[in-house]
Amino acid sequence: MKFNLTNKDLQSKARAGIVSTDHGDILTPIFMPVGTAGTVKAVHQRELKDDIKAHIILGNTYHLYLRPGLKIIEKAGGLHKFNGWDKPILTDSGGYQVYSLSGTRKIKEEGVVFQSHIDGSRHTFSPEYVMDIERTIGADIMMAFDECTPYPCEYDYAKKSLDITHRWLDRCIERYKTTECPYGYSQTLFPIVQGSVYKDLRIKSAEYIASKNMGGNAIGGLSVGEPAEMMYEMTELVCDILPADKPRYLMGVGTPTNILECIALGIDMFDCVMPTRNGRNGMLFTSQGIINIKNEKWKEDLSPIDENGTSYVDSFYSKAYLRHLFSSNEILGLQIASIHNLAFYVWLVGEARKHIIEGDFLSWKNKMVKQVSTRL
RNA sequence: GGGGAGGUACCAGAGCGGUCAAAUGGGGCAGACUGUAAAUCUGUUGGCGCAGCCUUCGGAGGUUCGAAUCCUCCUCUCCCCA
Repeated sequence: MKFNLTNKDLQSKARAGIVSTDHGDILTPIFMPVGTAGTVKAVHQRELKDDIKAHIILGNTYHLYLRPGLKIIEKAGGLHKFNGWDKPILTDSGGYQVYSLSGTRKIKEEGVVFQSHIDGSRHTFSPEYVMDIERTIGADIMMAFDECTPYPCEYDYAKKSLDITHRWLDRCIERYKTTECPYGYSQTLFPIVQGSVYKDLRIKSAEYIASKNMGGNAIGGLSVGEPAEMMYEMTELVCDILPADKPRYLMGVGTPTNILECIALGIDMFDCVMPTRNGRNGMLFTSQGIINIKNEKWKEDLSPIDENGTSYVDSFYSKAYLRHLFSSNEILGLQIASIHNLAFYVWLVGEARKHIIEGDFLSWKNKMVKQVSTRL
């Protein structure tokens, strides 16, 4: 994997670049749709590629390991072959599940003992094992195994957690360096900065991660319930420390506003379940603002879903029709909302990139933040 | 014509003398959702001058300190027999 930083905004810390992988290029800033179980929920690969124009999608180590399991993925020749996505894939390590499934796991120095949310069976994820799993899944970008701390989080716990995440990182790197992709292309490991909302911990972590000199770096443990201002503060602090010549990935963020603000702070890559999950729950993000398509006000509105939208569903279907689909619990509604939202997210970061290159990013961003956060 | 069952909030349906403005489900309305245990979850659903009051359980009258609940008549619906 290579990163070519092509443009720097003069009025903010925003940048544009190209991440090159063996499965193709990723133009940054980029939004990466989340495909936890090897599928971006409710969206076909063809729509993902041709309509939404996603450059890269996510998969999840924990979920794929439990189901369908490594055997079948290996037999298929990796996740790309298994799900038919021949562009780049990034796998989250399961560190987020250490946080979200906290009721069914135990953290030890060796690793994390999990209980499967599916059948209750016990499994152990060590940093080494997670690297092996991610090798088998075959993602172009593999995430280090970390602990995503909750919010709020006591300083002492955050510090302890950070230290273990760092020790796990060393073990991840060691395993990463002594193994290779079973399918013949290259895979890159991204370490993850933690430290909750504590400046000194974030600085310490960012410096540690920077010193590892990996192909790209991630910021985790944010957007877990802390105020947005706190998230921006931590993001900026960390971005200023992480090397400029490596892509920076802010994990799990966020709303369109969050993304625009964090691009301005120097983030290159984002992922979030919001466009898909909230879409399935009736929330549409548009350049003019946020729509809850289930609301009665759209009942007789036969105008297009999004007049300015780039996806074919935006002009092909009306708001009233989409509302009808949601009211009737029709599966197509989930598909349309997911396609629309993903296309909007990808369009939004693409526009950001365009304005960074053209040099008027900041004014465009400020105008856009107001628009996209409006409630329609 | 004879016999029986029943009419409860938007719908279905519990309640059968006071703790009932009325369970529960559906529907309606609104909100939440940030490296996905989510086609999920939460709230609300008679009115108002809202810690209280007013009007509601087919209609009218009655019994009672007190009625959606008991009695009388009326009315409508459904089922069985002829």
